[in-house]
Amino acid sequence: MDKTSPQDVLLTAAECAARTGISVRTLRVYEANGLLSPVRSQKNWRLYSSGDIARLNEILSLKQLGLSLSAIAEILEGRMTDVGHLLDIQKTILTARQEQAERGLRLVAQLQSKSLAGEGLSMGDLLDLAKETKMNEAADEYAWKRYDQARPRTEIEPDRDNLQACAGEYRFEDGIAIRITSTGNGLRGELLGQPEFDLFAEAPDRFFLKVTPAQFTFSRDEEGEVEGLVLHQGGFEMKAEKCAEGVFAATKADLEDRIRNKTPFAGGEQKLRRLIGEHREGKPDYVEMTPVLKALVEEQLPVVVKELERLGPMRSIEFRGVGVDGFDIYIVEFENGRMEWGMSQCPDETLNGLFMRPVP
DNA sequence: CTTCTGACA
DNA sequence: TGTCAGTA
Repeated sequence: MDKTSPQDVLLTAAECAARTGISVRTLRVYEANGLLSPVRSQKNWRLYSSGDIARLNEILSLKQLGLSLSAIAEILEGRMTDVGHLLDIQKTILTARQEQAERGLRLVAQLQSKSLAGEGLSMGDLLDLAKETKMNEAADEYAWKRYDQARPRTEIEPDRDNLQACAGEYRFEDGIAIRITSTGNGLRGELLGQPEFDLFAEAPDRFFLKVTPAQFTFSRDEEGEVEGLVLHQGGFEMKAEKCAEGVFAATKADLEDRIRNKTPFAGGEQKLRRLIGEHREGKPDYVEMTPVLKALVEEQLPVVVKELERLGPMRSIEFRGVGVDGFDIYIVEFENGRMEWGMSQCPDETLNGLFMRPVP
C-alpha cells in the first residue's frame, strides 16, 4: 500500500511542525528513531504526506501514555509481542509518578506554610524536595530497563564474521573478567565461577541468554573494532572493556588457588562482622557494594532483619573456605541458631556478592 | 530565506 | 528538545 496518493499535498518540515504543534527538531528526532520516514525532495528536503501526518498523530497519542520512543517504534512496527506486559509496566511507572507528585505537593505545602509562618526555608528543605524528584526519575529508568531486559527476544541468524569479532576477553569496571568465545553459530560466555552460558543473536551486535533475562551488547570504536560490551541484567547495565588475552585464565587460576588454599579476602571477617551488625540495625552500608548487590540486599533486607532478630546476639564467626563461585563462606553462630554467610568482592574490594541462609 | 547534518547542552 | 555553526 502506497502511503502517498497522487493528489496528496506534501508539507515541508516547517509546515508539518506548525500544523502539528511540534518543532522541526522533534520531527527529525522521531525520524532518527525510525518512527517516521518522510520522502525527500530533489534538494533533500523532508516532505510529509498525509500518511506521515496520520502516523505522527499516532505517535503523539502513544506519547501521551508516557511511552518511550523506542517502545512506540516497536508498537508501530508491530514488533511489540507483549503489549499487556508493557501496559503493566507503564501503569506502575505512572502510579509511581503520581505518588511522587503527591508527595511533592505535600512537601511544597509544608514549605509554604513554613515560610508563611515566617520561619524561613533552609537549604536542606529544598534539597529534600529536589532529591525526591531525582530518585523517581531513576526509578522510572530502572523499571524501563527491567522491562526491556525481560521482554521476549527474537533470535536471528548471526553473522559469522561478527561472532569472531565479538570473541575475546573483557573486564568490567569492578575488575571482574569475562570470556566470550565463538561456537561457530553463536557465542558462549564464561564468567568466573559460574557455568558457561550460550548467547543467541537478536541483532548484529546484540545477544541474549535463554536461561535468564539478560543480554550483551558489543560496542565498536571508530574503526569498527569491537572494544567493549555491556551486560544488561536485572535492570542494570554493566560495561566491560576488552582486555588482553589471558586475563581470564589468570583470575581463574587465582580463584582456584584461593579455593585450594582456603584463602579468605583480606579483612573479610571484619567486613562481615560489620555487615551483620548493620543488617541487624536494618541499615547496611551500601557505599562499598556494587549497584547490583545493593539492589539485592535492599530487596532481601526485611527478611534478613527478621531472621537476625530471631537468632539473637552473635556468638562467633568462623571462616570455612572459598566456594566454587569465589564466595568466602563463614559459619556464624548466634544465641538461638546458626547461619551460613557468603561474601564475595571484586578486585577493587567493593562487595559484589552476599548471601546468607540458616543452617541446622 | 530555508533546510540539512552534526555537535553540544 | 533547543540551539548553533557551516553548508547547499
